Amino acid sequence: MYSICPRGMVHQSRRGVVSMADKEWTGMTDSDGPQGVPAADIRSQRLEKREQLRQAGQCPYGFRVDGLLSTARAREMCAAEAAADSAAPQARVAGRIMAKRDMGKSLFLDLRDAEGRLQLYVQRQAVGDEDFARLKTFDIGDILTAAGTMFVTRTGEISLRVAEFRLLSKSLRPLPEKWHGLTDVEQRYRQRYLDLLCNEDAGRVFRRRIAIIRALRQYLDERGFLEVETPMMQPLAGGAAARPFKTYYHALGCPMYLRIAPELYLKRLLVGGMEKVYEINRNFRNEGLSRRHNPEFTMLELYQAYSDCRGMMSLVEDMIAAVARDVLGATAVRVGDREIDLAPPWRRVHYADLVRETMGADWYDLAPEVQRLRACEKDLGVDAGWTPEAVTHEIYEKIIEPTLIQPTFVTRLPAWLVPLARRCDDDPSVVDVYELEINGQEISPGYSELNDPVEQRSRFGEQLAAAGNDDVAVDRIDEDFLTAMEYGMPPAGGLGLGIDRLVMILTGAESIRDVILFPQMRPAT
RNA sequence: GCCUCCGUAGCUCAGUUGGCAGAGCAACUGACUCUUAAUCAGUGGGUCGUAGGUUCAAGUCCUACCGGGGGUACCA
Repeated sequence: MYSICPRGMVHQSRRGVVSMADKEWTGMTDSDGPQGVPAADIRSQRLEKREQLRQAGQCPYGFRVDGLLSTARAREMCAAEAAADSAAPQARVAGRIMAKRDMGKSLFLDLRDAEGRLQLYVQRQAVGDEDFARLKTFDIGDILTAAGTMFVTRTGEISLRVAEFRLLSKSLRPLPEKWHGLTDVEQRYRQRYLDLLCNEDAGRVFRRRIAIIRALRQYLDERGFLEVETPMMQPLAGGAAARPFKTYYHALGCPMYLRIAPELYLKRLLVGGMEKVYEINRNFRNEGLSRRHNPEFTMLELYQAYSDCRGMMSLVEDMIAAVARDVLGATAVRVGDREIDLAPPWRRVHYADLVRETMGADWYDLAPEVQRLRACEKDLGVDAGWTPEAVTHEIYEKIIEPTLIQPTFVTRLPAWLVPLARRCDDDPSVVDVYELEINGQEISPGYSELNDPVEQRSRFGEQLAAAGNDDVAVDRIDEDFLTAMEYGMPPAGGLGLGIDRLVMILTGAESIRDVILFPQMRPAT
C-alpha cells in the first residue's frame, strides 16, 4: 500500500512541495496539523518516535546480537537452576514485544521469539530513569534484545529481570489484536507474516509440513532413492494432461512452458541408469482455484526400475504410514469430524467392483438407456449424449469417490481414462494403475510404466489428435523423450504424491491455502 | 467462467421498520514497583470495499464493478 518512494522524498526536500506520493510516504493526511504531525495516525506517531530516537542518538534499527539464548532455553535454565537451588542464571534474549503492562515504576513485557515467549520485568531503578523512560515509548511489535537475571515471579511465571536492553527494530504498524488475533482469511493469506505472528496454529501447521517433507526424504534416501532436480521450464509441457503456463525465453527466442509434471525427464534418468529416482518440487497447472487446488503445487514423483504398480502400492502405503508415525507419533488422524486410520494394509479394490458395489452386480450388463436412467435417479445430470463409460465414471466421481474416506487403492481403471498407462496383460480394456483415495480426495496415482517406445509413440499420437486445437499441454510430440525410450527404458513402477493434500490430511486442514505459505491470490487493488 | 454469501476504526465485532456511525483491544495523556486479556481516569481515530441510482434522508434499498469465503466448471 505504501510504496517506497525515495523520489517523492527528494521532491519534498528540493522543492518544498508535498505531493501525493510524499503524503503516502510520511503517512500524512490532509487533516494533518501544520507541523505534519497528525494526532490520530498510529503510523505517523511511530515515525515520530523513530525520529526522536534518532535525534537522541539511539539507532531505532539495531544489528547483530551475540550471546543470545532462545526464550525456551532461558526458561529451561531457570527451571534447572531453581531445582538445584544455585545462583540465578544470566540470560540475553531477543524477540518481538507482544504485550506491554505498565505498572508505573516497573513494566512487564511479553517477548516472543521463534520458540516461544518470555516475560520481561523491568524496574526503573534497575535500568535508570533515562532508559526506563525510553522503554516506555516502545510499542507492541518492536523487536528488542534484553539481558539480565532469570527469576520466578510471585505468581509463578519464569521471567527475566532486565538489567540492560537495546531496540533492534522499530515497528511502524500496529499488530492485530492480542486476544482474537487475525481471523480475516484473506488477510491471513495475503499477509502470512501477520498470521504466523498472531496465530500459533499457523506456525504449527507449517512446521509440521516441513517435518513431513523431511520425513519423506529420509524414508526414500534410506532406501537408495536418488533425489534429483529436473527442469521447471520446459520447451514442451508433458507428462500430464493439463493446461500449462506459457512464457517466453528471450535469449533463445522461443516459447517456454512451466512444467505440469517432471515425468518425462525422470524417465530419461531411468534410461540413463538411475534405477531409483525421485523429485519433490512444484508443478504448475493453468487451472482454477479451489479448496483443493492451487495453480502451483508440490508433488513427489518417483520411479523405481524393475518394479510395478503393486510395488508402488506397497511403497506408498508403507511410506505414508512411516511419515505419520514419524511426524504425529500415530497413524490415526482427525480431519474435520472424521477419523482416518493410515495403518497398513489399505483396502485394494478394482474400479469395476466399486461400481458394482454401488449400482448392483449387473451394472455392466445393463443397456445404456437403463444405466442413464439409474444415474438420473441418483441426481446426476447425464443425458442421451453420454457414453456408458462416461456415465459410469460420473457415478464413480460423484457418488463413489466421496465415500472413500479411509485409504483405498482403486485399481484396474478403464484404459480410456489413463491413455498413457500400461494395459493389464489379462484384460486390455483396463490399465495397470492405482489411484489412492484418502478422505474422498485423490492423493496419489501409481503406474506400471509403459516402456515400449513404439506403443508410446502411437499413444502420444492419439493424445495429440484427441486434444484438437485447444491450448492444452501437447501441441507436438516430445521426440527427444521418444529417442531416449528407443535406447531402452527398464520396466518400472512410478508414482506421484500430492504433498499439499498429504499435509492437509496430516494437519487436519480443510483448505489447501492453509498448508501453502503464500497461496495464489488475485492481485489486490 | 457461473451460482451464492460476505466487505463498518490498525485488529475483533455491533449497528433495530432507511433518521446524528458505536464497543472492546490497540494508540495518545495521566496514576500505579510482581502484572499477565493488568487496573483506574481522560482523549483522539471512519471515503461504512468502489462508482452510480432511488429517497427529504442510505452503513441499511437497487444496479454495476473490485476483493474474499463456500459451491460448481476446467483439472492423469
